[in-house]
Amino acid sequence: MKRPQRFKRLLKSDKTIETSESNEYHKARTALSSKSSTIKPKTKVKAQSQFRTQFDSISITHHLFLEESTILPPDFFQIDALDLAPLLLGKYLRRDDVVLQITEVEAYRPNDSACHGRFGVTARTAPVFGPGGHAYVYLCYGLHTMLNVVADKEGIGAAVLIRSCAPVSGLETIQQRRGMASEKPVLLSGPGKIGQALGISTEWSNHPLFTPGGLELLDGPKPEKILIGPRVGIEYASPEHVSALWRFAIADTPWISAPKNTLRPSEASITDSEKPSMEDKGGEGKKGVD
DNA sequence: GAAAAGATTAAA
DNA sequence: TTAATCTTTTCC
Repeated sequence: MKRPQRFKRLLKSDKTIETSESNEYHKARTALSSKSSTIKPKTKVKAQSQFRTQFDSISITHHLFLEESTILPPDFFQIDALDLAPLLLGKYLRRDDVVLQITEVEAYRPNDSACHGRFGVTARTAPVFGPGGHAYVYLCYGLHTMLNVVADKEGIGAAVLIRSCAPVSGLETIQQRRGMASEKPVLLSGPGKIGQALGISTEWSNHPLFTPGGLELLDGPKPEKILIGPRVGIEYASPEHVSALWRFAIADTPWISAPKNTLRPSEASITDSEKPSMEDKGGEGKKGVD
């Protein structure tokens, strides 16, 4: 079969990435082994081949979307964060040679006791109250840069936290920024890891995601099934917001952060939340079941 | 001006 | 289970 020229080029570059990845991987592995011998080379090689298999199986889909390089327009973001959050699943984040596919998100909204906007407009949270489509980046625990996508119209404090992604391209750069040679979900599952992999700092806060250059948000395939559950790490919030099911994830991917046991298929979860008669008053899954 | 807390991560 | 690490926000 004949493929368009652009598609050929992409395949070629993909192959180049994989080849150089193999070399770089060997170098990285050698360097890492000299520093610490905690991980056995045998394990690494196995993991590498697993990733390559997965990468190949999904690359066609990625190429079809990335070939068009469709940057999502500003209008796409001018909606409630609760509606925007699941729409971001499957979309791509791109910076330079690094492309990540969004696999897990959380919605933060107006009148939400867990939202950074709860204290009003401040120097840090000003972007949250701006028009949708910009980044909101903040430092967490003095260590981690967290990437959010600002939602809704100007004046409304709402955003969507990017919690996890799957690698699409630029694996070497991702591994270098993360400081690890892994290609398993530990590489990108967790909000702090996304900021690190994209190499962004708080200076990127308020950066527009709908203009070419810098950090971009591109259209991507809509996931077939999604999971929903309560948000992570917000125990300080009011009970209604702690239990709100505003966390969303792609159902059939390993690229999801912990805890995973609080996520349920969306249909079942919605049904449960609408049935107070069931014993879910205290918030199920709060304590680790696994 | 001081103090507490945090949308977390990696290692023990 | 716990240390790391520093900005933001609040309180006196």
